[in-house]
Amino acid sequence: MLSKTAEYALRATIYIAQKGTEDNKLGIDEVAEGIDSPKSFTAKILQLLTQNDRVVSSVRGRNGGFYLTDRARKLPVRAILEAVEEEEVITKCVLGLKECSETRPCPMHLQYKAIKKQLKQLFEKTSIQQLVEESNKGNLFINNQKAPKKRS
Amino acid sequence: MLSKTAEYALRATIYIAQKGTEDNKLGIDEVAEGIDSPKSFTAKILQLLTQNDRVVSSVRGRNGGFYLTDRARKLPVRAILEAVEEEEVITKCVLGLKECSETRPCPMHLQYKAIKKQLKQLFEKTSIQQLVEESNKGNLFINNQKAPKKRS
DNA sequence: TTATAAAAGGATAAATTTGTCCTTAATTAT
DNA sequence: ATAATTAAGGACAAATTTATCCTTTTATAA
Repeated sequence: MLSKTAEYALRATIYIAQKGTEDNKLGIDEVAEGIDSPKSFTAKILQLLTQNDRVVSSVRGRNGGFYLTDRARKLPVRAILEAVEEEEVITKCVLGLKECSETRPCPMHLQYKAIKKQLKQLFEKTSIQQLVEESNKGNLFINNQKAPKKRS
Repeated sequence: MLSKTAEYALRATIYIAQKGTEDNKLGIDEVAEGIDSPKSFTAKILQLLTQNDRVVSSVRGRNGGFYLTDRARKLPVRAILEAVEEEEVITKCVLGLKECSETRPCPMHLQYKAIKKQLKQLFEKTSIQQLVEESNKGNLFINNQKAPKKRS
């Protein structure tokens, strides 16, 4: 469905939104641990998300790290996918045809259309903040460990 | 969404189902042309589909080629995905978590659940035959060319 | 003002997916 | 039988994605 890049981008952003604020920034080590992802690769992906503070904000140096502004928290999940250029899922033809469209549909176009629409809505109508809120009230997980990893 | 492998598998199977019968088998050249796919790679993928006549049937030698039996035509689209081991889309977590489940949901689990269910239904309730029928009545396409390619 | 801590960035490597080519095996027309 | 035709299969190559490592830049604490 999504590439590893997109998966890590989503997980990292949600994690940072959950635990990070402007005066409690998260380091890349904590983020990668928190979401069970390869550290350096995640750092690379965060670079995409932090360009022009697009989705994630960051500062270097001591006490630096990653966090989300209030503006960013209101962004739709789609903004994360945009940042990593992974919007294909909600734009492409299921069969991979370049020319597939309403006027030139593939054999699955009609059936798939409805699903694509819902996917689109999921990504556009859901804000990062909403996911964080849900995580806060429910008992939701964003990594593969049963219990939070111990700090060493 | 789907890998190239899965896309070609779907296109090829639908194309063969449309144009091929036991006594009018299609050669790999025609299939690849018909669906705009790389020939050798498509041949490889068809090998997966023809194992034990799983989805596509084939015979070698003169007048050989690919076709679908009546039994195969009744198979759900999912059978094609199974043959190329591409069922992840309808089983995996959107965020790529190994442990994501009803009892241990990720932050998008609830919203995504409904979509996954529909995708699953699309692949399970739609038979290859149905897609062929639709293609026959409507003006549907399975390649990128406006008009069918000329035979040389 | 210097040392330290952090992200940014570049180069490279590993793994996977996608794609090609050539040989082999099977079928059938001649 | 033999030659021609076709899919099957194996080895390899190219491209892309995923991942790592090292250096540079930036910020701040001491």
